[in-house]
Amino acid sequence: MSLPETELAVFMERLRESGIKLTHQRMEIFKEVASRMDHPDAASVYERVRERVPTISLDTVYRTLWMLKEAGLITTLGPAHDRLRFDANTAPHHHFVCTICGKTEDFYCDAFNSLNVPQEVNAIGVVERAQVELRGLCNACAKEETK
Amino acid sequence: MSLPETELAVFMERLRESGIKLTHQRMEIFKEVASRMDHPDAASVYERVRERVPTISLDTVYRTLWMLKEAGLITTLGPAHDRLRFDANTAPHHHFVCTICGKTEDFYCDAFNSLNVPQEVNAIGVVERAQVELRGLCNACAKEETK
DNA sequence: TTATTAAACAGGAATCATTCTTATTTAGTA
DNA sequence: TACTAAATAAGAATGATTCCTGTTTAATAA
Ligand SMILES: [Mn+2]
Ligand SMILES: [Mn+2]
Ligand SMILES: [Zn+2]
Ligand SMILES: [Zn+2]
Repeated sequence: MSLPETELAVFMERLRESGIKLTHQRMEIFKEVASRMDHPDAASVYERVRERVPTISLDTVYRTLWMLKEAGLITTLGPAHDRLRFDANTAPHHHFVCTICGKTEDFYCDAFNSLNVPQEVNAIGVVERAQVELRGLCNACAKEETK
Repeated sequence: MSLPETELAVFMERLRESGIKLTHQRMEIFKEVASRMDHPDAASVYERVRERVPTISLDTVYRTLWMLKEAGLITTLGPAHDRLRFDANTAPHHHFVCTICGKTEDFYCDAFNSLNVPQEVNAIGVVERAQVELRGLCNACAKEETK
């Protein structure tokens, strides 16, 4: 609900140092997404912000959310970006996901196959499967980067 | 590339025991997705299968992939469901994802924050972040289930 | 083998999330 | 207060996925 003063200050400072304009819309969108712990989608952020800024457009919400991600102030869930992807590997395994190109590679690790989940999680639901997702730069994208 | 005889047998048996018809299309789609380790999207499966079954439709590919998921023969990547979702929680944390309703909840676990990734992964790329993703049934959906 | 029929299919239309285009507005600066 | 590049709103476009409908087919039994 309430947003710590410091978070807002960090947001404003981050924009200033990047030469990005601090608009009314951006302020409201950041306050909305930063105050929610339920991993909202863009439409949900849009609906809520609209109560305070009735003329805001969905496009502005998307643009702002991507900008916030670029600035490292928020992240996206999942292998990010575009389409549904399928996996026929039924053996226990884990994934490395490239944050640039989205390439997703399997890897195997016995230690990761037998993680024991904290008590805390029982209050949420029943775990059926545990997977580790590593995010980073794949070698191909790292090579691109150095130019 | 090549698909072990047993995988195909399991596939055929799984369909039979569920009373699902074993069609030419389903056979080819399963063989395609099961032979690939690159987590293809539906369009990619479609393109490849089309070389062997020129009249196949994209709709059939989608229907079949969902059916295979239902049968437990494949999985989907990410928190599944449809839309992009955003997360403004910048503290190190992990996720529980409900496989029914898609609800995604944060949880915290020091042990998970300091996983050490296997050597193997260095051959793929540079890891920037590691997150554990637990999949299962949330309490609300579990209650629905029992009826 | 042939007939029967519910299930599955192909093709095209529809939907829906996301992105693009463009004319208008505004934050930052002087 | 005036200037200007950046940001916005609105609506059109795109693209992935799903739905609709008439046709085909796998499975079963005569
Ligand atoms: Mn995999
Ligand atoms: Mn989270
Ligand atoms: Zn990459
Ligand atoms: Zn649920």
